[in-house]
Amino acid sequence: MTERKENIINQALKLFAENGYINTSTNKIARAAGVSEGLIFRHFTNKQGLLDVIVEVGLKDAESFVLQLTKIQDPREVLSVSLELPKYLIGRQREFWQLYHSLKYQNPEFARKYKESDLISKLTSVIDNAFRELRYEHPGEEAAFFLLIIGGMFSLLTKEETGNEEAADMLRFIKSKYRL
Amino acid sequence: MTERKENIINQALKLFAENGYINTSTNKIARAAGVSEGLIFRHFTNKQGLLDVIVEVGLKDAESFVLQLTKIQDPREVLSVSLELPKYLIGRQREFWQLYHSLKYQNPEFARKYKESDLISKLTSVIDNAFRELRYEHPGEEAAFFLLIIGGMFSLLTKEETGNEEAADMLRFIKSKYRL
DNA sequence: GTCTATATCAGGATAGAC
DNA sequence: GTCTATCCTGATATAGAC
Repeated sequence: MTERKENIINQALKLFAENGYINTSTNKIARAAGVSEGLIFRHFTNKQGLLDVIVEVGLKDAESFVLQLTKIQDPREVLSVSLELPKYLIGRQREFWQLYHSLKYQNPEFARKYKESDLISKLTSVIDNAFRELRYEHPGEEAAFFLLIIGGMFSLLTKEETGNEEAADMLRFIKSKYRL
Repeated sequence: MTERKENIINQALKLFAENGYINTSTNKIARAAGVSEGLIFRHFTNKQGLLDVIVEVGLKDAESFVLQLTKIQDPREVLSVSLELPKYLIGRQREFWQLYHSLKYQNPEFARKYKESDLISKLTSVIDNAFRELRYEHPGEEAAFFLLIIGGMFSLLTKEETGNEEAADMLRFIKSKYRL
């Protein structure tokens, strides 16, 4: 991967996240990356191709996190770490996750295209297992509820501003609720 | 409000929700509404003006729901009805709420413009009060958490497909968790 | 209130040279 | 791999007639 190519990806991600995918012209991207517009098309075929690369790279992070999760033995620890997922991911790539969620809301096809569901179902089963080991009465439902909470944490954190502190408080509160 | 004007609003809402605001041209709207393109601009000045009207109308529904909420005495009932808010609103205007959330994610300014925060803070205080009356130890944090849950229900319901049934199960589960 | 026609403009994409 | 120049399309918005 040449430096210029990488530059295009980084600048595009930044602009897509700030202003939205559609609102960001290839022209703007080229200027931000200090590169000619044509080069974008050489490397990525079209604007969509550029987005595809960005998303694939970004999702790898989440995949590796979930993979780590499967290696944890203690069920309490599994739940506790799961709750940290939004904070962890957004801490590393806030821009990407903002972009990701906005696109997902906009276009239902989107999540399917990048096989997000595989990731979710793996995460769900790990959490389900944890509740099962902890002898919760309705582990399946608990897991679904837990995922809803994780999703909520994501929203909280994505909404910058006061979101960060608010989320930290929330995290503490949830952990105490579950005795983690 | 003339019939044609109303038609423009309805068709625009439908198309905006389906394909996104930016992806929907005034041309498409005009054709869908069986109306000339110029008429849109006569009535709404520009495309943004059309969106403004749609959002203002749509939000009134949520406002009136929250207003009803303030009139309920029994705190358990307050919580229970609050949880129904997503289902109620989306049941009445699924398209609108899909549009609303996608725009909100896309553009942080968006929610501010239409004073969504007023609505949220009113809802929060009602819920906070309920937990206070129920003698919960940390009513403020409980209320914030409860709002996170409500937000999660919204996401669940917005994602059509199997979302509906899943959400019904979730609702039942949450209510039993809170003994409502 | 409504339509038709059209001006204007910007974005995505391509061609060809280096 | 990279740049410059350029084409083409489609979208917003306006003007003027009815």
